[in-house]
Order: sequence, then structure tokens, then C-alpha cells
Amino acid sequence: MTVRVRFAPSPTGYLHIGSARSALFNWMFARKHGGQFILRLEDTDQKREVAGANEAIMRDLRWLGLDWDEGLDIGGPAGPYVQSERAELYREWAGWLVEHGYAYKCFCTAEELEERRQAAVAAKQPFVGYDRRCRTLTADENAVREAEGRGYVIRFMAPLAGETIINDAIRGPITFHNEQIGDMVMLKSDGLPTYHLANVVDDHFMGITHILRADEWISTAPLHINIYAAFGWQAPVYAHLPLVLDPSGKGKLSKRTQAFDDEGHEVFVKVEEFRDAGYLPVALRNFLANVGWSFGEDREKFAMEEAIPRFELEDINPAPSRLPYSKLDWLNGQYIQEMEPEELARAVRPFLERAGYAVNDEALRSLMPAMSVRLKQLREAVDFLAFLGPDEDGVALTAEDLTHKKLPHTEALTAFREARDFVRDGERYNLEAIKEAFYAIGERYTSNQKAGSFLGLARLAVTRQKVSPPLFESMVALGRQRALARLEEVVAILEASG
RNA sequence: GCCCUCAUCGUCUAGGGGACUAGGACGUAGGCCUUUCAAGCCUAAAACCGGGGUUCGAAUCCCCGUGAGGGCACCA
Repeated sequence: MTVRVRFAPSPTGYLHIGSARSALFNWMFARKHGGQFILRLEDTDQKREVAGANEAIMRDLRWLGLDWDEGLDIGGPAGPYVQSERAELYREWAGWLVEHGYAYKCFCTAEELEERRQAAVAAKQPFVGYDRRCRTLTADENAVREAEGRGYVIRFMAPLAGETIINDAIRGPITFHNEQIGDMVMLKSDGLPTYHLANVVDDHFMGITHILRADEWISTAPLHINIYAAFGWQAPVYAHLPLVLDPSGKGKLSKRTQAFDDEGHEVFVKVEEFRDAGYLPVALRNFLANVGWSFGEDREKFAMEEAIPRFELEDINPAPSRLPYSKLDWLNGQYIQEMEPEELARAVRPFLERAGYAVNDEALRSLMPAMSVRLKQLREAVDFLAFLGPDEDGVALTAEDLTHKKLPHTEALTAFREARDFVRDGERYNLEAIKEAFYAIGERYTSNQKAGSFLGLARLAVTRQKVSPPLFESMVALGRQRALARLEEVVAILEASG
């Protein structure tokens, strides 16, 4: 039997990082078994419709490298994989359930239900779902209501006694008392199905063999199993994935509630936010695979090709977890360090351009070896390379900033003058030549004959940044003219304070 | 309120009765290196939620607590 799994997001307008983890696990499972990974849109809630939502989801999945074999955008019209386009099919099967005595029409309005619910709560009655009032309507009573033109929903007739057991691939058997399962709505009054019906019908006709979905679906799993049973269809294997918690660990990670870390910084929730910050897809994938699952052998960093053969549902940790964001930074940094200078330059360039930097390829490339060990997120390059950006000022320097106890004022002035002369008149202006000249100057004028303190001051003088890439690389990237201008300013500052 | 799930360092995890003085990673602290910041290397602190069982022996199995989370919609 070929494994067929699906990722079926609802069109919220973005891909949630927790959903991305579910998608990743589905994808890994499909790839491991040489099966199919299917992308389907669960868009049966008209109130929630967001324009362009499926494009955003597809873009982010593709960016993450999670390619699907069937579904949205694959060969031919997407219709079969968009639930709103299949309304007729669900209507037929909802009808089938009614005809065969597994479901009934319910004429209670939303307002009535709300009232009764409030009343139950007020009376401190144990809260249960729908009170099943319409379940016992006779055929005649039904006919009267329909003749009156009253709208209705179709509700599933949950068994009133007994137990339903789901055999979860991660958690083992989970037993539910059937009286706990409400008579859930299958078909809404707008004629569209609820998740429960659409999901079961689609999974059946799409031949889904395994359902890997979030923990929050556990409570409705027995309902789904009962629907399969009513239809006489074989239910797929269920595996309920652990939830991704918000940073406080106090609830599901969501855009709306406390997506803030201990320091109060907002934390990323949408995949696009991770991309915009400059996380690499390889890093994000690796990171996500480490949450709820682990590679083994004490290894944290691995390629998907290595991970896929080892992926087993049984190994998934059932406990919910928060995202270790700082570990993502580390991982991303690791992957950035592995990039070739050209590759990194290409990746960093869009971030700089967006910030208005006009940097030529060569200058950028020359900085990459120095940058690769410093970046956690690619966007950090913008601040790091501010001396190349549109804002030329940087930190304001005083004479005091330009001296050091090993290099007092007089010596500093002489050293900077020589440095300026070298930049202005030197035969060569490249990494080696600059290095040689600046070391020599530094060793000559510092009291301990070590270039260090001078180099530090020179770096500050040239980049105007407290934190920046190393001096020589920065000078090359900045170019002779701009470097000269900055050294001249520094000399002037020192002269003026003489 | 009812039902369900879960529980190992701060965090992510390894662990499936003896190999556990509980391993790894991130983070943190200290050190080395050093032109800033990093990177790299070295070192350190840091956990089996509690109580009962079962067993010669429990982080591992069972029960009861406790805590946390999820669900109880004409949302998914």
C-alpha cells in the first residue's frame, strides 16, 4: 500500500510555523515511504476567506522545499483540491448520511443555540454540545418545517453509548466515551460542509492512508472515526502531532496572543517572517525537524536526505513544545558559515538593496568571508554594513575616541597622518597592502609596539561603527576615496584638539 | 464544569528495567584567542513534578495526586 498523506491548511493568508512543522512531518513521512504528499485547501468557511491565501501558502511551502505531488497547482485545475469547489460532493454525502439514518436535519438557529448554551452555563449545567433537540423529529415534523422554508443544518447522529477507540500512531490507543461526542454539524446552512465532513470525504476519496495533524484534533478524532464507520469506509491511521506552544509555554503559538519571548520581544510566527529576517530554508527545515523529533546520535544539524530514512512516527515525542528560537539562530549561523562567498553575497544583496544600499558586487563579495561568521540572520548584514549604506554619518567621533592609553594624542595624530598618506598615495590598495601598512604604523607608534590598539581606533575611524566587520575588509569594501575622506576627517579632529 | 493529552537541565531533546556518577545541543557563566563584534577551542553550573506500588533492580512499567496544555462552534 502506498503511503498517501496530505497537508490541508485553511486559507488564513499565511503559513503558520506550527503548520509548517506539520507539513514537514507529513512530507518527510511521504518521502520516506516513497508515497505521495498532497496539498489541499480547506476553505469551507466563507467568513474566513482571505484573498491570495493559497498563493501565500504555496509560496512558503516551496520556499521551505516541501514539494507536493498532488493538489494545488499541480497538473490541471486545482478544483479537486479546493473544498469550496466541491460543495456538491459533500452535499451528496451529507444526504447519504441522512437517508441511511446516520444524520438528521436540525432547524435550530444559531441564535437559539447560543441562548440555550448561555442558559445552560448560567444554570451551572454541565456544558455539552448540541442538545439533540431535532434528533427526534418525525418525518412529518421535518416536512412541516421544510415547507415553512426554514433553513437547516445536517447533524451527525453520534452514538449515545459505548466507546470509540482511536489508535494513535504516536500515543497508542485513546478511548472516548461516545456520550461525550456531540451531534456535530456536517453541512452548514449555507450548504457548505464543516471540516468534519469535508475532511473525511476528501481523505477517503483521495486515498489518504495516514493523517498527521496537530494535537488539537484529538478530541474530534472519534467523531471522524464514527463518520468513516457510518459510510462503511476504512479509516486512515491517525498520528496527532504535538502542539507548538508560544514562548511562555502557556498556550498554542498564535499570531494574536502572547508571541513574545522573555525579554518581551515579539517572536516570529509566520513562515514569511522567518524568510524576511533572513533565515535559510535549510536551517528552518532542520530546526523544525528537531522540535518533536530528533535525529539521534546526538546530532542536531543534518540534511533532510539523512533525516528522511530515519523518520518514524513512533519516534515523535508526544509532549508539546515551544520553539527554541535561539537554537534557530545558531543553526542558521552554522549554515551561513558553510556558504561560499558568492552564494552568501547573493543571499545578502536583497536585504541591502531593500535598505537602500548601493554596493558593488566586488565590494560585497570581499566582505563575505568576514561576514559569514558573524551573521545569524541575513538581515543583520544591514546594520553590520551600515558604513556602506546611505547614511554616511555613523557615530560622532571625538579626539578622545581616537586615542588609547597605548597611543596618546601626539602618537595617534602621527599614526593617522601616516595612515592617511598611505591611503592617499600608496601604490597598491588591497587587503594585503593595507594590512601590511597599518600593522607597520601601529607597531611603530604604540607604546607596546603592538598594532592592536591602533587597529581598533582605525576601524572605528573608518567604519564609524562601534561594531563592524574587521578593518581591512571594511576598507577594501569602502574603496579608497571614501576611506581617505574618513581618515582625513579623523586627522582634522585630532589636529583641532591638539 | 466535562472529556482528552502531556510531564527529563532555563529551552529543544536522548533515554523504551541494570551499560545513568542521567548523554547531546542551544542558551548562560568563566577562560584562551583577538583591531570591535563574532567565529573557534577549553571549562563550569544546570533536569528525571510528588507519592505510592510492581521488581533483586526503576527516568524507564502500573496507580493516585499535582501541574501544564488541548477540546467541548453552522472555525478549521
